[in-house]
Amino acid sequence: MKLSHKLEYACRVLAQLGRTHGQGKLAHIETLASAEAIPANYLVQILNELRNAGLIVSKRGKQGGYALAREPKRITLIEIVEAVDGELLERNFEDAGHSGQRVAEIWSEVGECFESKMAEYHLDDFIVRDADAEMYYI
Amino acid sequence: MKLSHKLEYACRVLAQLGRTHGQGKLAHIETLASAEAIPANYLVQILNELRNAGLIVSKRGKQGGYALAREPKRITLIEIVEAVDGELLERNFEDAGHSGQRVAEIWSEVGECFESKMAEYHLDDFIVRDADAEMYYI
DNA sequence: CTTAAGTTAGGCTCATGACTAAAGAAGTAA
DNA sequence: TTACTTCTTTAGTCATGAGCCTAACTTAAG
Repeated sequence: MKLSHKLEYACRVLAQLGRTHGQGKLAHIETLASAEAIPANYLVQILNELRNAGLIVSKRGKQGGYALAREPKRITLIEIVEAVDGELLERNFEDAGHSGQRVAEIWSEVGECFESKMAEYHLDDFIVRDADAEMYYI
Repeated sequence: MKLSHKLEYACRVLAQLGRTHGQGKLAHIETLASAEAIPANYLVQILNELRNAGLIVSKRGKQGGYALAREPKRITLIEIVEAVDGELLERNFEDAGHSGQRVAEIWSEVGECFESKMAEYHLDDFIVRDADAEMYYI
């Protein structure tokens, strides 16, 4: 039940990408890694998963880099979680034993509540905007 | 982010204990293990943690066994989770990188929401009462 | 064609979860 | 006291995954 570093890193790097979204710029892995204090070698894998999930886009070669695939408003927290950690509250409870079914039902309710809460948050909420920068784009 | 078997087992065994609560009976490990389809050797550890958390009481020797320490109404889901899995949504996020603080804040909010939801459920909700049995005690 | 990027695959180490096993302690009854 | 029953405690195994690293490969710009 603990949140993984991977998830934390994903949130941070997406927040970072969100800051410059709309400027047509692409961010490099090294830049992102140092800005958010994430091991670059690990970040590679995370960015891969985020791309496979359709949250970010990438371009190779010189002038390559990463950018958000959509506006930060359009990316929910639950999408981020599912992109890097698979199912949210994995309710893999067996329907075994005398109370198995009932227990599974209750946890299912809890999971749904959790999911709907996550769906309320968007990447927008994570973005730290510097006081001076990019006000034109807001 | 997945729920552990240990947590599932804990819910089930507590539900089972809840069924006979108030009758002054003590349940044996073997009985509980077979009723809820839990490996007995593993259940031993779980019952230990539940006892250390003050959710159940135990008695050794002949006529020994386990029972709830309180009424099922008085045991919240969050207590169960904390007893076997430590902190609920472990928010061990570092305040590192450009967006670290903001990300940690948001997840803190999510965690609090989750906790309050858990506090709404009680062991009562988990108990499966057979149609014929123990109606006098309800 | 050279260089700067991203892409992919693999491997390593450590921590944890799930479970098994067994010796030890405490209560009960003969 | 002795034996038996039941919980108690601790140790150990095995598989899995997180986190991180290395290296070879592919694409694109100039």
